[in-house]
Parts: sequence; C-alpha cells; structure tokens
Amino acid sequence: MSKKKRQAYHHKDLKHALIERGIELINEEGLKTFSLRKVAAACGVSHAAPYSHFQNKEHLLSAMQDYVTNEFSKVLENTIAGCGNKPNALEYLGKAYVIFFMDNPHYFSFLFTQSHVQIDLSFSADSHNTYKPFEIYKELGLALLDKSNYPEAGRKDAIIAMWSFVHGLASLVTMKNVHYDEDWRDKITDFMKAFQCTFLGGNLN
Amino acid sequence: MSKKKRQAYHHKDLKHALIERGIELINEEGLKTFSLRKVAAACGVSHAAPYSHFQNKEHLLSAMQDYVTNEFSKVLENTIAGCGNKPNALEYLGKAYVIFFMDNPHYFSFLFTQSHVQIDLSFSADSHNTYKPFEIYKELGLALLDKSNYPEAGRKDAIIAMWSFVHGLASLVTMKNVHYDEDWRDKITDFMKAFQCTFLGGNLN
DNA sequence: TCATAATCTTTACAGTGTCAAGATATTTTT
DNA sequence: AAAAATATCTTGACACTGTAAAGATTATGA
Repeated sequence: MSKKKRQAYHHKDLKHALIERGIELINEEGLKTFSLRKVAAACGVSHAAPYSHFQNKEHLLSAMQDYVTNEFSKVLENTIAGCGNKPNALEYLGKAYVIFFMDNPHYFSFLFTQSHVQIDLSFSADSHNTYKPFEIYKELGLALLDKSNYPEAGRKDAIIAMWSFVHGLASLVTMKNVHYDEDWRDKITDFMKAFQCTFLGGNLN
Repeated sequence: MSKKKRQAYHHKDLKHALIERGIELINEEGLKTFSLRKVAAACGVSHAAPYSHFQNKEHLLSAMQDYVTNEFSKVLENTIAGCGNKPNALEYLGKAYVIFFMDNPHYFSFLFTQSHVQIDLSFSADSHNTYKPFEIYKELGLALLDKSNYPEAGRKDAIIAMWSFVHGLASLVTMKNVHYDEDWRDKITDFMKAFQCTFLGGNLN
C-alpha cells in the first residue's frame, strides 16, 4: 500500500450506482440536461467508466427506465392490494397512476420520450409487453369487466380507452406549462369518478 | 459584380427558411437528432447564421412549434366546419386530433416535450392559453354541452376529461414502441364513439 | 504464481450550442 | 450620391457532449 491515494475501486457497485445516481439526476433536473459524464462524475469515476457496464448512453437510460418502471409497478400493486377487489378499484388504480407522475414530474417524459419500453396493446397470450403498469391495469380491468354485463366484444377497447384517459391525464398533469386553477390532486378523484361511472355506466356493481 | 461567387444573401427569407427546413428535419428524423448546425447547413448558411434571427436553439424550436400548432389548428377548424354542429361533432374533432399525430408521428414529442406552449385549463375569461387546439376543443365542447342536459357543475371537468382521453390516445398512438394488432386508424373511430356515447350518455341528442 | 479477464483512466476526436470579432450587404441619413 | 448606421452572414474559438482506442490497475482462476 503506497502513500498514493487511490480512488475506491467501486468493485461491483458502479453499475447500480450509475443507475441510482442517474435517476436522482433525472429527478433533480430532468432528461434534457442529463449526461453520461455528469453521472460518472457524480459517482466519482472517470467519464468513460460507464462504458464498462453499459454499451452506450441509451443502454444506461434503458436500465434506469426499467428501474423506475419497477418501482412504479410496486406502487400500483400495493394500491390494488389495499382496496381489495371492490368495483371502484379501477378508480383508485387510475388515481395512483396519475399521482405517481405528479409526485415525480420528470418521470413521465423520462419514461416515454424515446423509450425502449415495448407496449403491446394486443390482448393475445403471447403479447410481448415490457411495460408492466399496463399489464396491471389490463388485468384488473378484465377481472372487473368479467363480473359485469359489459358487452364482451367491447371490453378490450374499453380498457384501452380508459387507460388512454389515465395516461393522457398523467401526461397533462406533468407538462411544465399546463396550468389549472384548482388543485389537481383534489380533482384527479373527480375526474376518475366521472370517467369510470359514466364510461362503465351501470355495468359495474 | 466580381467573378467571385457569392452566397445568396437570403435577404429576409432565412428566418422562415430555418423554420420550414427545421420542421422538415423534425418530420424526417425527429427531435432527438435535430441540431442548429444541421438546419443552418440545410439552408446553405454558416453554422452561426441562425443567431441573427433567433436568440438560441430554444427560440427557433418555439417558432417551429408555433408554426406546426397553427397548421394543426387549421386542420381542426376545417374538421368542425365540415361537420356542422351535429351532436357527434366532438367525435370527428377527436378523431382528427388523433389522426393528425398519426400522420406526423414526430410532431407529438416535438410539440410537448420541453414545450414553451402555455396550456391554461382554467375556463376563466382571462386564461392565457397559447395552445389553440385546446381552445378549439373547449369551445366546441361547451357549445354542445350547452344544448344538453349535462349537469352544469361538471361540464368543465367533462371537457378536460374528454380531452385527456383524446390527447392520451394521440400520445399512445405516436409512441414508437406501442404495438397494436389491428389497424389503429379504423379503431380510432370506435374508441371515440364508445367514449363519447358512454361518457355523455343520453345527455346529447 | 501467473495468465487472463474485468474494471477503470487517459487521451483523442467529431459533433454540439454559443459567443465574439470581423466581413459583407442593405438601409438610412446627410 | 456619399457616408454612416444597421442588419445579416462568416469565421474562429471555447466548453461540453458521446464514444472509441490504448493503457493501467485490480480481481479472478488455473
């Protein structure tokens, strides 16, 4: 051991450190000012070090997206677990969906701008869907519709339409320059309620 | 006139040339690979020339966004003019909204990622809204609801909810990795119909 | 132990946005 | 029309970016 100070070797941690520190940067400043060199510096490592763990910037971003999507999925699953299989479970799930992005405004454009995530809206068994939140939404939706007298032919469309609404609301709420005079957080419930009740009409009970 | 070849001076046209050529680049390659130097080169002009007309890259992008938003508004207005004030006008408007982005897939993230456009969802008279498409949607929505027995207190919410749906659908349809087994273009009408009919129930006639 | 592989650093290069200084063309003033 | 002022465009420079290549360091395993 010479006197020469040596940078910690970071052994097997750098990969995860890059992902976690990268997500922090997204949270703080958003996607636009995000750079490989910044994350590297934030991890106390030289600017080319990330290339030992990720093929390029896109691949690190993909890993970060997967990480966030995973956290998001857990939130949604906890929400479902929390409200049992009440008929208005979709309302709570939708609200949780929107609130998640309200609480992390930078996540929306981070996840869906130039995303590698595959979203398969076909309801076939072999659908290759890497965006779990939609799978969660779909599963709950189908389960509820199964117990309803909603016309079977339109159920897929209904679920996609409802998710479009929720996803669009999340998009609007997290846009930087969209203003609203009332508190969004209070309103979300109203929107969800109005939407679900009228969309599904008396078909759920 | 010396023999020396001289670059055309581009008199007052460069500003518009940059905007139009810039939009073409967005259409061809999207926002991610867009660069000031490329547009300049495409206009046959040196890399710093744009700074005579735009403060910086953001300002050029804003001008391009305004241009596209204007085109978009015209499409929507023509749609409304084409279907009179039939009760299902909202259906056609919504369809036109989604189709516009389907026809120009790069426009969605271009317009709404790091956008300078102000969207004011309050319905107050002095709302400062620079996104005309929403104003068009709002106006038609209010006009139709006025002739209905839809509860007055919920009309603002209804319009925002419906627009969230349309906007969300446009978002989904233009995402690179969202797949669907049927032809979106055929389905849009179904979605709009299902949504409008059930959302407004028997309140429109 | 020694060779091999994994990890990190350094150096290098092309592309980017932006600024400052200069050249050229146009417009305005005299 | 000549001169002065202004608008437009070019050139050169700088810092920052992603990425590649080559070398150094550390870990692994035979």
